[in-house]
Amino acid sequence: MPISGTDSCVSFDFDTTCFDLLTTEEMDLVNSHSVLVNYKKNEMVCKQGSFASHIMYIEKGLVKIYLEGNPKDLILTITPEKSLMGLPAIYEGNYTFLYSISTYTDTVVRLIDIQIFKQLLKQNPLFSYRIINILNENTAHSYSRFFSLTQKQLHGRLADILLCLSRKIFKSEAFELPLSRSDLSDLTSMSTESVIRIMKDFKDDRIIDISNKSITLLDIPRLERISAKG
Amino acid sequence: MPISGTDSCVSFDFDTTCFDLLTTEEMDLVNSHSVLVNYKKNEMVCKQGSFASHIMYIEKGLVKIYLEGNPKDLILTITPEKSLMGLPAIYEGNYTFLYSISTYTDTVVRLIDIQIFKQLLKQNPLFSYRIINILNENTAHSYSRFFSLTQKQLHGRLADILLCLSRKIFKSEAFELPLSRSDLSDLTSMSTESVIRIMKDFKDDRIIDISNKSITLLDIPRLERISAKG
DNA sequence: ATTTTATTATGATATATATCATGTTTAATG
DNA sequence: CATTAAACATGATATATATCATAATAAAAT
Repeated sequence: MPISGTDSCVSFDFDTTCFDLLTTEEMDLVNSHSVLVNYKKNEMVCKQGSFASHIMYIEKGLVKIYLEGNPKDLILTITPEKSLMGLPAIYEGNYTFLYSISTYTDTVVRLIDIQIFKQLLKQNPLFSYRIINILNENTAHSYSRFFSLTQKQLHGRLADILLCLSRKIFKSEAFELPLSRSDLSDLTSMSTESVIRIMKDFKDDRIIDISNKSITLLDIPRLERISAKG
Repeated sequence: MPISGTDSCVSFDFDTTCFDLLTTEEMDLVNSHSVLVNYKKNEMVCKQGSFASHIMYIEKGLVKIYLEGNPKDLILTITPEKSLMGLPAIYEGNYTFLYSISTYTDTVVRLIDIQIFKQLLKQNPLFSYRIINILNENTAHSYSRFFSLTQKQLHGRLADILLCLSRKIFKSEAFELPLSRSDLSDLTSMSTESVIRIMKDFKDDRIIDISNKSITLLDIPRLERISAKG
């Protein structure tokens, strides 16, 4: 799949520090127009199609951002802390969330009034410019996943996801996976049974090791080849 | 496929008038740092992975924006005139085009120096805000296509594309299609043969009429049902 | 602890869709 | 205008992947 330098990944590198570009007064404005909310594991943070009154910033935790479908959802990204979510709701003429978000672990989210956020964008061009950067990073990520899910077959898609979880979310070759096989299937657009079967294939081939919820990537170059081959 | 209010569409409504937000001096700056280039039919306007020295604005014509794959490309959008392209290249740390663009008809493109464009973003927050709107509209569009291609099967995907071409690009139930069946296959992520077969199915069922390159949508409600059913 | 429920697992079967082969029509080219 | 190439068309076959059925675990709840 020779698409120059794109390996599909569920999350991104970009250090979402945009608030450092605000003045003290602007930061005060954010603080006075935002609330911190604690979500438990498996709670919904926002619902696709509902009114978007706020932008969300994950202070702590892990969530999935997904499109609701019947019978299956499509997970767009797994998002760790220090990330902004709900930015696409900033669109004049559409005040609703494009996607749903729910938590994998206990999560702390800062909800920022969308009107204040818009005001900051309109008055602080450097802040605005940073947000454009973040949006573009998300777009790049989204396109590469789009490509992965539509052009690669099962093994390639699962390899992509495993590599990404390891690199971007858990930053280690071994990690405890809070996602179920069903989540992995929503992430790779395949059936849950296929996820299970391919995980077993990878295990039998000594590419990964699985015991319960622990996953270890044993042969990353091989996973990369599977990803590249499709 | 009950995804609230999303029918996948290849192009967008948003009237890409962002230049009206520039001052006379800023507009002069754009004019003095941009060039008009004429492209013939089937010419490449930009190449995925190459250095992005400019933002593109289609003054006239019709193009496809696509990710290159082997053996098949993935067309992200069909884009008509008065549209900005190449915005995702505005990302610090990545100065390359995310996608390739090529023309379907003779096309006039304004190439705007990306440094100037960035400068305008950094100095004119309303301009910047408008660009954020455009990016978000693109994202919404991209997600709904993402959903269509990963969750629906062939008939639903093709119905989506036909409805969109009619509504957004040609703004008529009857139109001359400059895209080949192979383009439709890159747009729907299916084989060319499948496109041909399903077009025939639709024709046999009196849902559409085809003669050579002319397409007429005869039964739009039925197409919508096919789209919704997946 | 014991029942209930969700998750993981695995084999058998069905099916959507791609691939291959081959022919026909349309468009491009010398 | 003839020739070549490209696009369209259609049937036969292959295959990737989903679906269904049925267990075995593991987790949650009473």
